[in-house]
Amino acid sequence: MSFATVVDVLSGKVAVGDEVTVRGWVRTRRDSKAGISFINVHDGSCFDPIQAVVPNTLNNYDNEVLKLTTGCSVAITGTVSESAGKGQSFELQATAVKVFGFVEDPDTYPMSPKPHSMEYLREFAHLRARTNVTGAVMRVRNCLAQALHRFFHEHGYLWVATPIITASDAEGAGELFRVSTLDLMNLPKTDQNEIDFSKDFFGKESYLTVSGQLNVETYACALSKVYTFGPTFRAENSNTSRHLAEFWMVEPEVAFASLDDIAYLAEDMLKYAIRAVLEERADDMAFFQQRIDKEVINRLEHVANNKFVHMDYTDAVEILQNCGKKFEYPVSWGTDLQSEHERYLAEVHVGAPVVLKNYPKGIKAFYMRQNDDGKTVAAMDILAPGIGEIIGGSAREERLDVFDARLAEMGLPVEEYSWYRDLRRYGTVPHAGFGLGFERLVSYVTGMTNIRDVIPFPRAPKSADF
RNA sequence: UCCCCAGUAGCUCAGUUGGUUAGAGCGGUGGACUGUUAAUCCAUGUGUCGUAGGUUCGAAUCCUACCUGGGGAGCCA
Repeated sequence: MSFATVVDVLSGKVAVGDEVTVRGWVRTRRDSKAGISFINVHDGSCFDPIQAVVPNTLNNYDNEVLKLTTGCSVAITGTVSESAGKGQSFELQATAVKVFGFVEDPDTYPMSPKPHSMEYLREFAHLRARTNVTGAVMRVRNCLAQALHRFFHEHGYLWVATPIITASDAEGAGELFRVSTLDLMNLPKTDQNEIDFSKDFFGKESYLTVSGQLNVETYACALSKVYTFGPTFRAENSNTSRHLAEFWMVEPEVAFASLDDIAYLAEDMLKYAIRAVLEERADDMAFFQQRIDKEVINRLEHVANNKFVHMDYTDAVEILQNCGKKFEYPVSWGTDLQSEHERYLAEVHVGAPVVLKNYPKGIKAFYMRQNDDGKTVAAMDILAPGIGEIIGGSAREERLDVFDARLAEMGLPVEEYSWYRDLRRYGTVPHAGFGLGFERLVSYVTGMTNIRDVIPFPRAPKSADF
């Protein structure tokens, strides 16, 4: 007797007639007066549960098998057979059922086999993993993460672990979470009656990172092709379906690369990851297509098989101004595009992800490379229909004189950027990179509309349970 | 943080000219039937009506504040 996963049996990896033991959790039980019970067991290895056919001749049939309810954990031993019923290719003719744990009171078990709202499931983040929707999301999420690592590995990129804790508040990408071991009830003070951070753990103020970019640039300017893939923290009071306080970000950074180089890199990367999901997680995607978003597979296939549309910010402004649609906010060159504008471009004008490039420098970050026109910077956003900005990137300003002038122009303290400036002082090279919001990608690929449902334990304002 | 909406049984929801004992479906439980598939049929229990105040003879229903959730906006990935 050997152990097998549900996917091993359903995919035909185990020969008909072989005896195996499958372990997992009961999804449903149906009893037949023909003297058998049907028990569907899932173990996370694939979307479908396996059906075990349990005869009433088992010695624990009456006192245990008939008491199995949704959520009970079991090991079922049986011979693999081709199914006599519809709905599955193979099933298990049970010869033994071992119960690891019953659900102590089925009436209070929050996960019934009937549909629940996503809001309700979120209140049970520890148990929603057993639902088919969360299981499917997590398998697709894993598939995407593995595919992204594989993509970079195959293209000669090194995965660099940038720090989670940073003492630099100069990253300029939003509100920071403070990291401190000081006693909040008894803060050490300086002579000026200010908090004495020299007494803190790191001897200075420190925070959770809002981006690994600045750090990973140092490794790009040495190892040429690198990327980060890790958690990122933003203390913004953002209450939307596409923001998290703790999320994962993929940030490739490429020496000697131009803006167009990384725009095509982003396109290749997204197509690679999407194809991986379509090939490897067809079972889960069929579920999303059926229950979550009727268009999701068509949309992904379209993205995987068509070139991304590239568009200059300046041209986008012109398109929006001449499209005849009335927007709540007017479009004018030099201001950031509103959500309604981005949505129009991605959803109506293009109908697919669109790469917007070369934004006015006034609305972009200090490190972005100035274009020769003196008005724009080499920045790009990739906007996905339904999600909005999924990727933001840029060529980095590698010319020290231009960089310093930009810092001065924005009133930023040059001393805060000493190590970053060193990259420009010692053997500077043109380089570029972007950040992909990983959960936004998972949302887009699965069709799940709320980002809190594509991460195991979402952290958001007023929400850090589990 | 701003605007709009919602909060009633374990779940999904119905329930306003303010008026007795607040309803349905599903789930659970008991039974019938069945190689069943989110099975079907019969029976059955369930409520601080989000919280705290207020108006009123009387509030799930009207008013105020707060909490939580949803949609949208801003910030961004």
